[in-house]
Amino acid sequence: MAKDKKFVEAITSMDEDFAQWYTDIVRKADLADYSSVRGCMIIRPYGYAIWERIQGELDRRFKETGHENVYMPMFIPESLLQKEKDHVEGFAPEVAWITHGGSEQLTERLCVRPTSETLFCDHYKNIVQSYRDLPKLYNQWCSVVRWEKTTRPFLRTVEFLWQEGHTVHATAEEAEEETLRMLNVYASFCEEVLAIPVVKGRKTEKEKFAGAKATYTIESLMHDGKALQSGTSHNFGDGFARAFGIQYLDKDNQLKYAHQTSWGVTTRLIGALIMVHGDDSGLVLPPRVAPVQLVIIPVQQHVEGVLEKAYELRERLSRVCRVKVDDSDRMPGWKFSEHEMRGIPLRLEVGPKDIEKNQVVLVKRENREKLFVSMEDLETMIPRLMDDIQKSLYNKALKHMEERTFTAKDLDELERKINEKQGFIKAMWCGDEACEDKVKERTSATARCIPFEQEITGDKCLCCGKDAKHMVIWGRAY
RNA sequence: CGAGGUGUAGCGCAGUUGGUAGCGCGCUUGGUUUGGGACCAAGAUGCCGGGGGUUCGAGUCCUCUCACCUCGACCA
Repeated sequence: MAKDKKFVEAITSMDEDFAQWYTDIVRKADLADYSSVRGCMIIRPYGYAIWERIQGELDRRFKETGHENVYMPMFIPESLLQKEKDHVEGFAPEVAWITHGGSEQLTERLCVRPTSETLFCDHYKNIVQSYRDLPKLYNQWCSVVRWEKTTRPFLRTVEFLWQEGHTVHATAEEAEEETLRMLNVYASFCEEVLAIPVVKGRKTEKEKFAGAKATYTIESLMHDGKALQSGTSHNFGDGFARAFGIQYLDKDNQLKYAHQTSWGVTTRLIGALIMVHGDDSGLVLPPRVAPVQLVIIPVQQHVEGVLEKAYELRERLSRVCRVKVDDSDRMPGWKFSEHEMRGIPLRLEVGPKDIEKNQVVLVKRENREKLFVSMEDLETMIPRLMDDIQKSLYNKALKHMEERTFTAKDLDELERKINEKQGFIKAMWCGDEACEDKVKERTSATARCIPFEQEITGDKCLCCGKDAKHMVIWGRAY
């Protein structure tokens, strides 16, 4: 990480205390603040701007793959929530209940949605009659509530923002295709926009979503070697359709159950951005997700012509990037630190000396590399630099993930390696949940996923020694 | 839900044996400054988390309570 001398002591070093480092960034980069509601945070303008970037990029990809946005109620009648047995069992412990409307007790309790499968199903039941009605490809942007006991800004809060896609299809094949298509949308979004490499795979039975036939996941690795589930896509088969009676008349005049999927990502992705790219000076944002890509810092801004030049550059460069001028009356050094904490990819310094030489100073956030660039070259230079930074951040993260991916042939080795250095551990598994439990008990690592790209590292289960069925990535997770 | 910790100015903290509240940062005003968190001067800011007690007197002692943080068990 940044060996450069630390200019400001506002953020705890990540080697000293990773959790504190994380919290410091959340607050110093103005992403979020604590609220007066337990476990709920206030997403501040800068944090919300990042979410809007994420929303914009994802929403475009959803539309490109044929999805439409809708909005469902925030409340679910208790009877509706209970229709699918596994689903309600999975969520019951963490739902918030509304018992009163005004001063009157409700005849039926309402739950504040922890997820909206049941609402979508209830609606699909009404609008799906014929194979001609299928598929239905809906998505909604909303917040959901899960009464979590332990919370952390962005990573786990009682209320959080997300999108949930819910689709209905005629056949099992189409549903499976959709499930994987959306997982791939998430994966390419994470890699291309957030510059976060991911491992794609399937969740084990134990880890899959309550009520799903199969859950697919993208897992990413944080700087401290802990895993973060960054997005999931579920294939429900016809389980919900049977519970809710979603049937359609097919071409062959047979009444058939529909097949469904759901998929979601949350504001947790902002936590991932912090923990994958951040350093001891603060947040580091990949240009494609940064609300501000270039900040112009006038130096000696009281000198005639300096501010004017800064505004002129803003005008010119706003055509090639998202740009801001910091013309507050802070010291330049203060501004440097401030915008580094906020992770702005590129800084442009312009002062009397530069104007005289018809140049500016560009400084890359990721490594503080300094470039002296002629005024004329900025329009061509800046977009190129953005691309370079984007790639460089991805490559750094990928290298880190590779360096922190180990293999283990048995439980002892897994335990030893994970205690030595946290990361992804590849190990063979027989498929038995008892072995999965034992791994967790011994090492507190869980099965992150069964990667699509299976790399056979042995033929025996790491735990029981019986014949192995899958290679699993294990890790301690957020 | 278990274990630990913290609540005093916007933030971080100090506050002795119980005697009526202080420091740093930030904030305001004026001036000098400006290429890595400038300096000087003058200011403003407190239901000491909340309730109840002990006491002539409580930030301080007792008691109850609430909130938040961190780490574990459960989860995106």
